[in-house]
Amino acid sequence: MNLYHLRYFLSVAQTGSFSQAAREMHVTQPTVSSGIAELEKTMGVRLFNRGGKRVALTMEGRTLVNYAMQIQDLVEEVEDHLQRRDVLPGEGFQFGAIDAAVTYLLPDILKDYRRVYPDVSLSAQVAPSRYLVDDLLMNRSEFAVISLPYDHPRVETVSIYRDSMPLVVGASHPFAGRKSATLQEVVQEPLILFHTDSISRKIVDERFAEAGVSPGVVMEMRSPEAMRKLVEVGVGISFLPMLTVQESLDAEALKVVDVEGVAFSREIGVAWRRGRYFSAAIRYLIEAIFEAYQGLEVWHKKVGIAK
Amino acid sequence: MNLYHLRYFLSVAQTGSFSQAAREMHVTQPTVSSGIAELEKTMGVRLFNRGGKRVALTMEGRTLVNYAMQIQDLVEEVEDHLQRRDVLPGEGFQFGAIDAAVTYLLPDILKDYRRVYPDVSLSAQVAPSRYLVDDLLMNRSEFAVISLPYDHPRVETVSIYRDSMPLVVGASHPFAGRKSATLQEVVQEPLILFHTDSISRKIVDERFAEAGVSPGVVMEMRSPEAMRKLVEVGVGISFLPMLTVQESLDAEALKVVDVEGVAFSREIGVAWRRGRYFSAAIRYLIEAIFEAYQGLEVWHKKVGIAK
DNA sequence: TATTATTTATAGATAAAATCTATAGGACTG
DNA sequence: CAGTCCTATAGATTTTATCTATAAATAATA
Repeated sequence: MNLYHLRYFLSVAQTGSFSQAAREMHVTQPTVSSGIAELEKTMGVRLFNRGGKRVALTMEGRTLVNYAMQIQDLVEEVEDHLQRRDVLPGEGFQFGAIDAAVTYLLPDILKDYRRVYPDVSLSAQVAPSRYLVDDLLMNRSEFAVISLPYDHPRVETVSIYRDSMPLVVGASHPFAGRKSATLQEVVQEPLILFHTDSISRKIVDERFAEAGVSPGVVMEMRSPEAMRKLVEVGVGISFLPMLTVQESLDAEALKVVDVEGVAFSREIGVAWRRGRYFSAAIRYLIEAIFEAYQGLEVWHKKVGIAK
Repeated sequence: MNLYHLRYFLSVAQTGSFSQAAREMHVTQPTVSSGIAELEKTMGVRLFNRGGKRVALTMEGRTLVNYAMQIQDLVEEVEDHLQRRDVLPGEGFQFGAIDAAVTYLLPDILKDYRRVYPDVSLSAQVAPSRYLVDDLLMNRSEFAVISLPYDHPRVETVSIYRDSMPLVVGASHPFAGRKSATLQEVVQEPLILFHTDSISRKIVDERFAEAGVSPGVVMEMRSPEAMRKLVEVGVGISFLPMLTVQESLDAEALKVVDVEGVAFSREIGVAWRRGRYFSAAIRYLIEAIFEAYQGLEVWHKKVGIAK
């Protein structure tokens, strides 16, 4: 059954004439005839009584009119809907974000977003970067805000924020009063580091490897918040993202100590599956992130500026 | 847009795979690919993000799923509906009937009919036969119960009832005590006859013409009920259908007088536009009429026995 | 890391359908 | 009874849908 045939049918029902319907639909009369004939065949009923000056709907025809109009309406509605890029109430999408991003970078942006797209329900998946990338590859998330660099042939990334990762110590730690320490001094201390599968850990490990020293790791974990607490109470010292420790620094529960000759930092960026398509509502959120921090131009270059 | 394409689309959305959907729909995978591509082109949006092991709906895709399912449901519903010959609530049809039929022949049948098809709303058009036939020719009525004979190349009729049309006189009329009267006597009396456009009148006129006499008409009208009243009060005498006067005879307000050598009667029958199609709900009513009176076999022969 | 299997896309051929032109055959109108 | 308007049908043509074969990309596996 072709949707055009339903259109012809409704037109015949309304005008009471095959010929007139044909003129209205801008096709020839035999087209309408065969369209109706085909409908009658597939439905197994007569839809019109022919013969008079005007054809007349049968009861079955009247039933079909009822349904055909509803179907027609739905088709028009969905076309309109999709053309206008409206969002169905209850419709939404999922994206991924690392803890630091969802806690410190995104709240204001998400708040604004809900004003623009109040009907879009957002689902943020919070996990370490590599799990978020899995979601991207499986098409389970539309995009993700992760730690960079992340090298994968089917994932593209654009940096939005450079976050320093200073050495932090508890307020009562011997280093607390000092301006700086050497790497050799640091590796003597009990270090609390991210798990080896994290990007931040990889960055730290690389710096240590470059310097030819190996750290005395006492604890590995995934939660920067937990690590911050442990450093505060003096279990060890750590390299933690500035975003995570800013409040503790303000409260003087932690102290930053420079490490001579070495700067630790990690970048945070937006990642997505290479070549994927972005719905308008999703693209809007991504671009809001780039606008709030940086990377809009790079993003445009990578996905094309076309809205 | 083809309805099959919507089917393919829903299957892909559900299985998350073009290939699997193709297997489910019993078509090849390129068929599904091009079907989706065509949908995406006409809608102007991407419906799936391809690439992973599974394809994933875009937001627009999810919107379309929503509508496509509704459309699908409606299509299935109407097919089911029509195949089962169900009747939509509020749906109905119109038929015609002469006064005598709707008053005396049809009430019980219509009552039964409402038990079988409670959702079908019936609209009975009551008028003289020739107007009812106009409705038939214009496809405004499905069928009509009219006076016979009615000769028209595009109308078929089957008799259901032979109604005698005796000479009736008021209880105080000179003829009232007599068993019979001659035609010569009758034409001397003031006659109240149907209008010349009625079939009953034609029958009466034919009998008079055959006998070579012409009646003394004092009044012509269309309503047998009014004529009955006029005869009762003695304005004149008349030939009236037995159906109409039975009650007055029982009440002895009227008397029947035989006319020597002549029998007046008219037939009542079902008429319909030649070659027309009858919906199940309509056919049922017509056949109930034939069963209650007569003519079922003739009807079957004329329209075919196929249910 | 290379190999194998599976996925979607594409090109070209084939089959199916929708549509058109021309015309026949009814049915209404004057 | 002719003229006009209607729907149905036959056959040609165009469009669309589908299929086969294959390429390109990706995921899983050795």
